[in-house]
Amino acid sequence: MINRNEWVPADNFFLEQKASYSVKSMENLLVIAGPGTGKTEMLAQRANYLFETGICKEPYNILAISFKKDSASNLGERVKKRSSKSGDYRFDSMTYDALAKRVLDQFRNGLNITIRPDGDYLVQNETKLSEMVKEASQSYLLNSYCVNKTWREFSFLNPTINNVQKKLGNLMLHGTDKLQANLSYHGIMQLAIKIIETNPSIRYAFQVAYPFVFLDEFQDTTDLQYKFIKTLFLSSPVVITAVGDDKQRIMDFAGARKTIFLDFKNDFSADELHLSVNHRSAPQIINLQLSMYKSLQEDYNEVFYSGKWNKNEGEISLIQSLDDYEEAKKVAQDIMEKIHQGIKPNEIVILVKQRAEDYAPLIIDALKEKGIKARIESDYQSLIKEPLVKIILHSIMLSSTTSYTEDWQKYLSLYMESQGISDVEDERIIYDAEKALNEFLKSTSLMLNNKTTVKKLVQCIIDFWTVDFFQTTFPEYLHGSNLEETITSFINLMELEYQSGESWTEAVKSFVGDNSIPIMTIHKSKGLEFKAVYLIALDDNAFWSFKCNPDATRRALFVAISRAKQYLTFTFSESRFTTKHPGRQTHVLISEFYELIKRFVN
DNA sequence: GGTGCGTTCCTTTTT
DNA sequence: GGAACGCACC
Repeated sequence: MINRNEWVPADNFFLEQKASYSVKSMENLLVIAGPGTGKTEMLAQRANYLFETGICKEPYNILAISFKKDSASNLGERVKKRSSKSGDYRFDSMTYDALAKRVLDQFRNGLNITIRPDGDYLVQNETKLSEMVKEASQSYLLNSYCVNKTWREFSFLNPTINNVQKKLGNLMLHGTDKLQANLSYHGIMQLAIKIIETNPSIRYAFQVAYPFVFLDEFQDTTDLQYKFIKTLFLSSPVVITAVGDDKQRIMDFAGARKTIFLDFKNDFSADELHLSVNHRSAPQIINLQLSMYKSLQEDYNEVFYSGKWNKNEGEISLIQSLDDYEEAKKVAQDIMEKIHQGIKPNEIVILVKQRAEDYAPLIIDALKEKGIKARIESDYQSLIKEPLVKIILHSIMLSSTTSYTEDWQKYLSLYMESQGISDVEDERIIYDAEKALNEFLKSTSLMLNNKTTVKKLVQCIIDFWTVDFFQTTFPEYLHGSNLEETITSFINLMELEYQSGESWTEAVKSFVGDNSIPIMTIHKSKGLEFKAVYLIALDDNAFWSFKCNPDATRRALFVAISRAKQYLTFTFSESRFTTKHPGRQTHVLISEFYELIKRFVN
């Protein structure tokens, strides 16, 4: 155990003074972490500090709550990397919904019998929820919009006001002979809140188990999530570190609570503190960000450049064109030059405000002519995250190598789990499992060398692991046609990669995106960083929301520009081809944005 | 089946 | 702001 005065950041990481203060704070804190200020690192170092100094000693834990599975596992990984004693950390990193579900599943009996759901409820099965709404309203005349709205807005917390809602509530909790109980994510969190509200001992148990809580991307917290946090931890000794940036609050439309920072400071008597070293962007890009502060109503403007940049580094440009065809050509040319300078395709991003599929085709074609791959990233990302796909990709990669890597270890322990032999110490059983797995990989390897089809290969891998294994380990594959759909869309996309690639290893690398330029919406790029950012269509059509919600739209622009490390390119085209009108629509460059960038454009 | 008018959506995650 | 859809009317 280290004395708290002698603790130094893990891996000799440099922490700015205020980051260091946040790491060691014993009070509730709101850490405003602007783009690139290293919030994940700060939280990981804080976890290290609390563990290493014994401030958070056994059996106490740290709870980190994120919105997305991605962020939750990234933070968990970073903490693991920063902790010296591997394995000896008590860091629970999970999403809001995972936490709520855990509360509900573990303490379901703490609910009054009238609102206690069946144990085997489905999680937001939308088709079946729609059937429930129809059943409850005894009408098949509702349109799908009304049906969706009804179950989405149903609340277990507010008293039911009419018979249809009463009936729907009961259907969700208990189902019928034909329909299984079925709760929305919203509903699960409401029931979790009810459990904590009505059972002080459960609330107390959480507070004791987790004396330290981290809240990630705090600016996006919804009313319900905040209520959940308050129910669990308000007026308790638990020390909460909330990290976020109001300038990057771009989820208002999805219900992010606008006053969250103020509310947290008041409710939890939290101090506010700003991280001010931007480790990501070159000075010129940071200067552009700073020039937006006034319009973002940000008073605090102390931002320091990272020492790795010279003062003049960072390039901002505007590509203007007469039509979108010319624009695509110019963008492709510019990207090709960047690639020739040695920038890798996956260090470049093409951003659009909304509807990537409307803007992508011309640019994809123009890049293709130059031999550069680009793709709408979300089509692939949802698939890459599927556990089934991960296992298939691992099977292919491990068949092509013979080294006993960390990946192989993970693959092996998953296999042992699938055989129901996860916690054995008998060396022989482990040896047998290794042998079986190696034989399987050998046979797969033979298939790969014999130029098998993707379909046959996938079938073979699934047969080995068995459908039953996938369905028991990952319950999302149990219902509907999730498993079938995942397999089909994987085969389709993977076939494209295999046809154009030279080897299976290359095809897998391409599939996970190592060789192509991602195209995505600004919202999807939140939290990511790229060496070069191309923001397509700085016009009043793409940014139509500027007229009805200028603040949120300014923040979206801010998120977009703050993804860039070194190169930032905007495009504007006077006309764009639309499917319906063979004539061309003219568009106007948003003048406020143009005024903002023109001082920085070379 | 064309047209004209009104309405809705666009930007998202979660076991 | 405009694409896409449903609906009434011819």
